[in-house]
Amino acid sequence: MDKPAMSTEGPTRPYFLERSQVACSRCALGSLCLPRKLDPESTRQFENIVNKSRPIQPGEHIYRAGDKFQSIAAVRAGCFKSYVINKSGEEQVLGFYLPGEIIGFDAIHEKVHKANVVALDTSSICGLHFDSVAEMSRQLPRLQDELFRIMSSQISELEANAADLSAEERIARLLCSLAARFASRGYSSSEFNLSMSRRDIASHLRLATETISRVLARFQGAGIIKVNRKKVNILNVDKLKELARRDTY
Amino acid sequence: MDKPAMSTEGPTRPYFLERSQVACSRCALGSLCLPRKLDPESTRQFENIVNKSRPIQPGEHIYRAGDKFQSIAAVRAGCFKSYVINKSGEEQVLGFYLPGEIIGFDAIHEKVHKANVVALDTSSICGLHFDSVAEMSRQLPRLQDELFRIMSSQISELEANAADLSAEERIARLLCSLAARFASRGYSSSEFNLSMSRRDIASHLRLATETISRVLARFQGAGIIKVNRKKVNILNVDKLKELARRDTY
DNA sequence: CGGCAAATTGACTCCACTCAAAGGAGGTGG
DNA sequence: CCACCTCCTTTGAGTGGAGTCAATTTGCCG
Repeated sequence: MDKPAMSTEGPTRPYFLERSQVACSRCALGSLCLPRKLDPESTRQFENIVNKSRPIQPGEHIYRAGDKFQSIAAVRAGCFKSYVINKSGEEQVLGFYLPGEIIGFDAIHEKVHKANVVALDTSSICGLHFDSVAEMSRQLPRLQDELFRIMSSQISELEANAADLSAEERIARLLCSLAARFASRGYSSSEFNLSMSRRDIASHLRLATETISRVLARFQGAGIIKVNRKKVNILNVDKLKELARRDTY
Repeated sequence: MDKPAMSTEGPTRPYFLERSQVACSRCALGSLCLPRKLDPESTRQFENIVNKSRPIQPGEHIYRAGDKFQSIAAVRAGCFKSYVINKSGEEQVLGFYLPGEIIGFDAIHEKVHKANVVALDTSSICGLHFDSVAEMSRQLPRLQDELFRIMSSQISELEANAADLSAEERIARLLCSLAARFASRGYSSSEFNLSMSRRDIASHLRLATETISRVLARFQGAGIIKVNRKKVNILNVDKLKELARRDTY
């Protein structure tokens, strides 16, 4: 596979600011994030349990495997990856997280983080003490629904990724997934930046770094995308979707 | 990969009996199933929303991809597999479910089942109307905890299965997983039956059927297991765990 | 400018897949 | 009760897609 990787170490500064005036109601992610279904009054209530972080630098970790689990995190800006280190010392990337997505649901059951989570860009998060969220969700059915909904979609997504796909299919899928996620966040779905390295992509998709390069080159040769380093242009979405499709019925 | 597979079709009989006297409190799965953390009074309350099924025959489906989602199912006895059909018409097995395990969490978010779920042995289930469970869990914090816990562990498990493993590692892992799950159900962890076919195992592990045969033969040759058709004996657990291990830290 | 990591490209290898065939095991009907 | 059929499993032989190894190019940052 590949050798270990970057990991800005060193003593950690606290991430969270003094209880500042978060305002989910005025957050650009309103329609994507956890409180999206809440009415204004419930949203105000919800804001009381949200901890806004300072900016987090690329390479800075917000969770380490083994850390005690207390909070889930909503990405407010930037991009994160989660990963574990396997017995050969290699990094295995589990997933990427964009603004509005929630990190940490895999840690609830053992009350311990199993994965490391690191910023890939300058980012920020909202920390949510899980017990408080759970408790509040007992009073706010729509919040509870949302929690179940998000966890369910993570399960469903992970199941879909378990499929046995070729390198081209997997890469096409990732590009489609990112395009769709950027689109729903109001960004261009046809031109975007890959915050993650080729190695990260490779590890996430269970491929070799070289294979990512080669397949992206092949896609470019076929006129499906244009790629230059981190910048990706999708020239032929239909073709890309075609390559990524796995109809199930 | 492999050609499609068995699938007892035909008109479906209803699965659930007239509201019968379920008694979670006296169920052998008490300590494994959803209500395991509830006190006696709450358990009684919980029993009111449980629908016990008639026996379900091997090959009989309890969910079909596309079905409207209303209920999750707790396996009471037997064994199930969930699967989808991909664009090549091949079956992709997503998972196996043993008694006490809960099926259907991947369907909450879209309110539609994405996977087919079929009995591999003569089995039975308890149907749980999801909205009722969710509502009740707002009154019973321990039930809500349990729901979050189970979903979280499914996420965590799926993430672990995303790792890039060799055929031997994957098969060793599955055997270890089954052994552990049988053990926690009070069965022997060193001798058990594989309810699923080699093809099912292959599909689940993203391997060819022949590879399953070959690796099992290799494990047997190495004195790690003894396998005869569906019957598996684990002779050297430590070696098997060694093969399966993926330390993460 | 120099040093280094990321990305790309090429040559070769190998693990798991495919194709093919032969044994079981279980079920059905005469 | 046996013949027959079908599906599952096993085993062998050969192939191929992605990995490995290695060298080069590119971009970035001090």
